[in-house]
Amino acid sequence: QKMKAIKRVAPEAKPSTSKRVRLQANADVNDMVTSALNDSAVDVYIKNKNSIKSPIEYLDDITDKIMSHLKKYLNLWGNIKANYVFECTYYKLNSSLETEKLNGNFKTTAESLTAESDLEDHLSVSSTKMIDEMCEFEKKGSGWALLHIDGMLFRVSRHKPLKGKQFIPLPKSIALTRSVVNVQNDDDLCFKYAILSSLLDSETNHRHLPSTYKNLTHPFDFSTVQFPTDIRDIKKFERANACNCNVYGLDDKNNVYPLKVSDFKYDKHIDLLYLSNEETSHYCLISNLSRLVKRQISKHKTKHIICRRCFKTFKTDYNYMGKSGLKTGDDLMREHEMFCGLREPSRCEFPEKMTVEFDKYQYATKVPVVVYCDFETLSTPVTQTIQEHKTYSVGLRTCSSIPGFKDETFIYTGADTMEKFNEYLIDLCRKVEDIYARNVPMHPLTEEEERRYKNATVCEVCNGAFTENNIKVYDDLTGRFIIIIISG
DNA sequence: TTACCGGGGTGTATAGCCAG
DNA sequence: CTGGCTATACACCCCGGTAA
Repeated sequence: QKMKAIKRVAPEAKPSTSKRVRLQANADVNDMVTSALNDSAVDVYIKNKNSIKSPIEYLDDITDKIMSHLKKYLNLWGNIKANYVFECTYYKLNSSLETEKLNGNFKTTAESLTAESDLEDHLSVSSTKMIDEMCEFEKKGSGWALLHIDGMLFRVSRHKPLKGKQFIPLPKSIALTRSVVNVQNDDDLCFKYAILSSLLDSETNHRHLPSTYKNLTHPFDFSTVQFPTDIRDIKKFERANACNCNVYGLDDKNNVYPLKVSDFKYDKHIDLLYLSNEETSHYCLISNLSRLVKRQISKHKTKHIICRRCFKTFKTDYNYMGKSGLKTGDDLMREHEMFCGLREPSRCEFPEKMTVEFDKYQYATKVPVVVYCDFETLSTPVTQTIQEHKTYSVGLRTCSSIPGFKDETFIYTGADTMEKFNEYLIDLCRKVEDIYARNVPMHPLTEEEERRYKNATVCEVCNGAFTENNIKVYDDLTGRFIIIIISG
């Protein structure tokens, strides 16, 4: 059978434009460096100048070089993100003995690094990831063999992690919604103030002044977060305090969008607003998400319940009379959260037929002749990744319920195993063909069989009720009565 | 630290419009 | 007549400023 055609690089195809440019760069010059985005991102291409053949050896060879680049950009930018693309070319011979080529690119996802990061560990993990990816490709890639290693594309970009620090006034339109508590701190503790302000109700005077929180006793454990607080640390805070903590941001039109949304794991819930400007950034408490978000999603003046994950809204006074009875907005939101909060986005589709049942009744009766085979092979390597399996032995067992058919075991070992196996099988087929050619008329039913036939109320195969067409089935090789079934 | 209040939004009650 | 929607009026909420 022909395999489904797979789109491949034609024999004469060249690598993609960007890769070609990289490869044509002067080999004697140092690594090729291109920068983009106002010098906040840099591509470094380290060509395989010495034509090293082994991937592990090559990655080892360039470690020092990458390390020096990493250090350079860490010094320059403080925080960076780095990822790698390991570029190789693969080849294989097609049926007309032409060489086909394929670009193999093995990438890592961008990892953020700081001055404190263990760079050696980062590099060794990244190398392992790429080698793993490569092995995975070679395992699946049916016949592609590594032709050469082209080089390593190494991407560094400046990374400014989101950290909340000092007071920023709310934009006017947001302040007017009276839905955000914005503590006017002059230290780095805004995350702490924002969380603490959730303990105080609107009756409390001056929720916006840090002094209010000076002697406040509270149940929160802040040991897991640092100040200023990185948005990624909030997960740790959630775990330590059994409390969901969502963070929302503002876009340039002061519309609210989710920055970090948790999965509603805990009963307690705190929503924070993250503000930022050129100098600093700041967390505030959202005291009323509905007030804050409503204006951007509906002009309707009634109170809304808003899904914290996707901003889907339901009117509080909504009364929907469905088949299962009256549903309010609260009911609809609870139903919505079951799908939105606990699962990845998904859509449920039910089959038209709501039951699953066995309907291949033709497979429910015994097959007259069965052959079981087992081969033993020797594998000889063709390339590093491809082996040829040469059959040297076969074991074969025939089983049959036909009277007079002798069950056999056939074992053969030798270089011509496949030929012998084929001869045996063809011979067996002829024998079976002769048997199948028989057509023995049905024997008269025995007394017991007659009773069974008359008393039958359901099909003996599918348990279905009989129509007018219930029929007796008999084995035409022996003439024996087997079973009563519904016709068709 | 406490008390008070301005201001401008949200939320609610009610009435009216309109299509089916 | 009903349900869905809008308009209007007004009560209420609550941040944030001021002042004692």
